[in-house]
Amino acid sequence: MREDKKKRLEARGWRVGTVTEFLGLSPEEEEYIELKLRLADGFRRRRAQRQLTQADVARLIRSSQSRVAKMEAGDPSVSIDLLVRSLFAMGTSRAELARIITNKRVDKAA
Amino acid sequence: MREDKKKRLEARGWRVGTVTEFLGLSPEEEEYIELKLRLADGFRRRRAQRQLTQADVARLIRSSQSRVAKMEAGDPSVSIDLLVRSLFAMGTSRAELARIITNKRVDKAA
DNA sequence: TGCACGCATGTCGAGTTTGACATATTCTGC
DNA sequence: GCAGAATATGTCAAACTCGACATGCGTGCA
Repeated sequence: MREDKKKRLEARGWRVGTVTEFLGLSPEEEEYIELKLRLADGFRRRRAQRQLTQADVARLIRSSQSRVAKMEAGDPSVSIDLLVRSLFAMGTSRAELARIITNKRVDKAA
Repeated sequence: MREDKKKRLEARGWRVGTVTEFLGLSPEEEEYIELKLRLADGFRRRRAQRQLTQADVARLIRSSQSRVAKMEAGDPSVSIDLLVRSLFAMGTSRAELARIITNKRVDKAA
């Protein structure tokens, strides 16, 4: 239940592989963060695919641009609930969701 | 963001297929509820498999028996976050999580 | 019958997540 | 370089979720 600075740091500067080999995170915490980052990534992709701005999706999911930015950043203040609901709101199916969870994330810089 | 009576009713008496063809739910609400019920089901299964009581898992995940019961019931007061974290705490992998999301639920009474 | 055990349901104060707003930073074409 | 658009970051009151507790319900069993 502890959500704090640490995660804020990790989420920043995420590279390809697993997050935080360096900070002492329990396996389940690590899984949770990894999952969140994958959902964040999946969300951003879907938005790009549709050529929408953050403000556009914000309208679509009845949220705000700033929250969308936080979602995509995997911010600690964003729940998986919100990410999942937003993906659904953008027309993602459960099967696609499963793929997002399973498939590897892609690094920002190729 | 509206979570209320309706869902409480639907979650109760869940049959095999999709939830609520009868109540007017938007596709994304339906997907969200269906997802929650699948996670709830997956969680219950995993617990049964390990032959643990609700009180046991509650201890394991540092929660309470009542919350575990609500989790398994897909109660509106339970977030997907909590379900996912609990599954991870019970040793579920992301791949298994994806399967739980994809595979069909199983009815209580065969 | 009485009782212990496992599960379900309602409630509540404390803690977390939310949309919104203000503002800063980065990006893009000119 | 500059303006405008897109995105990022900090903050906050309102809304929601949390663990905990009390209590109800069914089942087995002595």
